[in-house]
Amino acid sequence: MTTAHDMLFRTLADPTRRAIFERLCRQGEQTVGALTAQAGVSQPAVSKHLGVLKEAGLVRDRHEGRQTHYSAQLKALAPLMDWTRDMAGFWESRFDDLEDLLKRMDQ
Amino acid sequence: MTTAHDMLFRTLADPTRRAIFERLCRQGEQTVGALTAQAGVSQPAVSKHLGVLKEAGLVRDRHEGRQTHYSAQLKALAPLMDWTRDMAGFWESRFDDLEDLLKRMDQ
DNA sequence: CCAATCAATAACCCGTTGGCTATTGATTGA
DNA sequence: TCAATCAATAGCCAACGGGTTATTGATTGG
Repeated sequence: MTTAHDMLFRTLADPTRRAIFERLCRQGEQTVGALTAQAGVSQPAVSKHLGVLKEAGLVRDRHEGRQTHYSAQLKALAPLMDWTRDMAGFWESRFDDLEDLLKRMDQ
Repeated sequence: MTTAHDMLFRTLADPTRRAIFERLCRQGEQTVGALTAQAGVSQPAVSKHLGVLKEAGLVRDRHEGRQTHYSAQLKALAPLMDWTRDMAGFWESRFDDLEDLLKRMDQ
């Protein structure tokens, strides 16, 4: 079973790829050329990363003449936030249980 | 430059390892043996994953006799939450469908 | 004290991944 | 029309990561 989290975590795990995504979040829509100029890797490498990001639903592409514009799709981050919140929730509920238990034991 | 996010994303990217962490969040402290029984991989594999999780600060270990107990360290998730929040924040001026996301974050 | 149990380490294998260069295809401008 | 530009694809390679079995080191129980 491959969950949505798998995709997201795996996609964002690579620093170069995550930097590209961060840049799209910070600065909005960018062409492949603009992204390549800053990425520190070759254009094909950037294109490959963009392909992975797109596959994960983290970016959209828009073709205009011979250039392609990419932009971040923030809603794809929702499962990530949900997961993090869930983990925190589980942890807190256990903590509450423990407090509960200790209170009872005090009596 | 290897940031804290790098560690976290890379560590949580593997499904087996993430499942181990999730179990520790849900059920609290567990021995290596207990984790191995559920993990679907060998004990050395589990130990290796626990080592990576520990390195990332996501778990603590406690030795008791010949067994080792591991527990989740929720604090380590903070940078992940911050990062996600930041990405959402950068986005705020642009977006289309941010509302869902903000609802989740408010909770 | 010896056998058994528990977890970590060692040594190895193999698939995946991220990088590269070269090329192709499409679009533009002169 | 033809050269130049932009991005994607192809093909290759080296490094890394997650898995395995075998072993070691500690601790416990009989």
